Amino acid sequence: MTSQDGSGRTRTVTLRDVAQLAGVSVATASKALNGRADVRPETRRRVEEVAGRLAFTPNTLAKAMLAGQTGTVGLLTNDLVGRFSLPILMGAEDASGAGRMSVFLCDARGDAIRERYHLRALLGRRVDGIIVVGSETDPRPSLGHHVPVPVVYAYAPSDDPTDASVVPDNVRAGTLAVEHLLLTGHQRIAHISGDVTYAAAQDRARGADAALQAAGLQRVGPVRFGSWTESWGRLAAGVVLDGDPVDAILCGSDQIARGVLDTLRDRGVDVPGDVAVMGFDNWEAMVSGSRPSLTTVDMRFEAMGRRAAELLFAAIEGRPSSGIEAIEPRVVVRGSTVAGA
Amino acid sequence: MTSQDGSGRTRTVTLRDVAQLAGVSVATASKALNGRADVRPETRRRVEEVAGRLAFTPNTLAKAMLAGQTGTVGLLTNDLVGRFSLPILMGAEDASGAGRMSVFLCDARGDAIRERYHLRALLGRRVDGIIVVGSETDPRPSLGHHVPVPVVYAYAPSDDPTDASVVPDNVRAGTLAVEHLLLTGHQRIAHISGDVTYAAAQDRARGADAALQAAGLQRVGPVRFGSWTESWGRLAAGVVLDGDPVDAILCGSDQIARGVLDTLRDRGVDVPGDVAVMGFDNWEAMVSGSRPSLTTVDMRFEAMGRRAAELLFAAIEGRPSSGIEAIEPRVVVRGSTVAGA
DNA sequence: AAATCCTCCGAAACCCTTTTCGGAGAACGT
DNA sequence: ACGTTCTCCGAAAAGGGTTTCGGAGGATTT
Repeated sequence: MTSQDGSGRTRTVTLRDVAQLAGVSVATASKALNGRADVRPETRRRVEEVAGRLAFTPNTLAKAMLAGQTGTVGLLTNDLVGRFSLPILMGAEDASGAGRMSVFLCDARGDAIRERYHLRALLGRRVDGIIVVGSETDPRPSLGHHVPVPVVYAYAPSDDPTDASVVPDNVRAGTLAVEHLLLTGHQRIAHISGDVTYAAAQDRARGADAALQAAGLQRVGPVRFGSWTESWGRLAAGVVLDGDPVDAILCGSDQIARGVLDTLRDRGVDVPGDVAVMGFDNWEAMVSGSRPSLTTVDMRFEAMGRRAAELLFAAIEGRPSSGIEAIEPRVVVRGSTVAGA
Repeated sequence: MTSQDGSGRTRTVTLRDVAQLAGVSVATASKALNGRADVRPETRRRVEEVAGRLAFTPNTLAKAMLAGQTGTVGLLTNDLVGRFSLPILMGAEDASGAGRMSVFLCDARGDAIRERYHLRALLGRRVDGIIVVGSETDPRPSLGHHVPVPVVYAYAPSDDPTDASVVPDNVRAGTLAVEHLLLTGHQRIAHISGDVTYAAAQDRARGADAALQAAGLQRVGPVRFGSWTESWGRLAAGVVLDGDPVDAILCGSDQIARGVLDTLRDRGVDVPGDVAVMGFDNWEAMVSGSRPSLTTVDMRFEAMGRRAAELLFAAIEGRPSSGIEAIEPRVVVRGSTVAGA
């Protein structure tokens, strides 16, 4: 990749260096290394040998300028700390890695100014496409249609329906949760959720109620909105236990469920014997450490990231899509709904 | 950024387009937009107007080819799921964002083959430097000195002492933890830790023992190594309580501490009245949800990432460094060591 | 021996921007 | 009226690779 010159400084090895040392022109060297025809086998071997010896690494930038494609995508996230962005990012990186794509990561921290700044930087670097990751499931403002490359929104959908978005299906998740509770023999179900202003909280509750209704049942008590914390779970669980009897508590998140489990334990309520408990998110650190381990609904963030990347690549190749695509969640059964699981 | 041509396809706007429309040469257009002298104010305004109207975004790649600097750095991580990489990444992105740097993110998933592949991709894209983030604090193999750009290792140091590494100071963290426990009036301290094969576990224990010795005290019982899980914390806490009396339990991680708190609660032991508890990592979800909230040692990962980026930028500018630099941790006091805190 | 074909290689253009250098024209001094 | 000094602008090269096209030379055919 580099070689020493007289001054002791290192300089990058270019195709010209390889060609010169192999005694051929740059054109021939290029053809030899790229496996094109019209090169005598013996010449090709010599060029390859020299390239290997100098550790020649072709300058992708130069190639990109010719091709008009850089083989890079931008990942514009708004919540690097959250546990949503990361799996999405992994999925995207995953799908990208397969075909020689590299990922530019930018964190706008929820600031529109910073987002615009990063957008300009990405466009200046001529990314082939952009994935925008939101921090909530509520719709977010579109980047607009003046962006010269395809854009796919993940987690938070764009407010422009002609954009392509990939989101978790929170309604379906609520339905799946209740269906699992019904299947495991629970009928008197209470619901403790998080911040009432979050679309995720509303959607999950809607899906849950729909499933109850379909079974001819009704939720026990109101949906108890609060915050996405353990302490809210502990508090609200006390309220629920003091009300009408229940045999299951559906919780808006794994964190809330942890708190609920704590209170049930304090009160000597057996889980899942007396009351079953479910969460959402399948947050490893939360579900595996609890007593008992927590049944939950996995929103499949990595699958979401992968899907977003797939849609982006398709759009880059001229097959754009639009509208909101929801990822099917899945129930992960553990000990808080099925004894011994 | 793009304009329509007859066929309906969009094409990227180049400086040539701007120049043509403004009725000047590309050279003049470049000078006008970059604020160079030798351009009549009126001409400059005209060029700027056209550039704005066409949403011209200069091609950073072309600029980079001239300058020999791309303004990009590679972030080669091995643990995207872990909670170490992410804050480090944020810190690095933070420090980078200040100066117009962009970050290439690659996840090698701990696989040497994938790491080499990503390294080639980064070098092909002519990054100005690379930060390598490990998943454990144990030393990792150096990328070697044939890499033509500066490299800084974060979290996991390089096994080559001439490389530059930034790591958490686990020994110091152990010392700080014990000093805090001593200061808050605890003298009979047991230690429950994680996987015995981790350098982090060993270092923290060493630092803790050193602080005890300095105070003329001794640890109560052996260091109880196990795994970095809540369940191990619950189990080991029982063992500790059944042994010699203690007034504090130092835990190798916040997760272990959560488990310990559970067992203490089950047994009716008051925290921090009867026994104080401390963890390591300051993992938000763990420390804030527990009862009581958990005093812990923050390893300051974001600061580590920032520092790594600073060292990298210094090296890029010709001021390289070498050796291992440790980040000073800090104690975060909460209710598990000081009542009501 | 001349014409034809095939094989292999090199010159040059291209991508987009920056920078240097020189030139055209105007304003100025004498 | 002529030389000198500015001011402003454009031509050209550079950066590293790919691709097209044409040319040189050898082998084959007539």
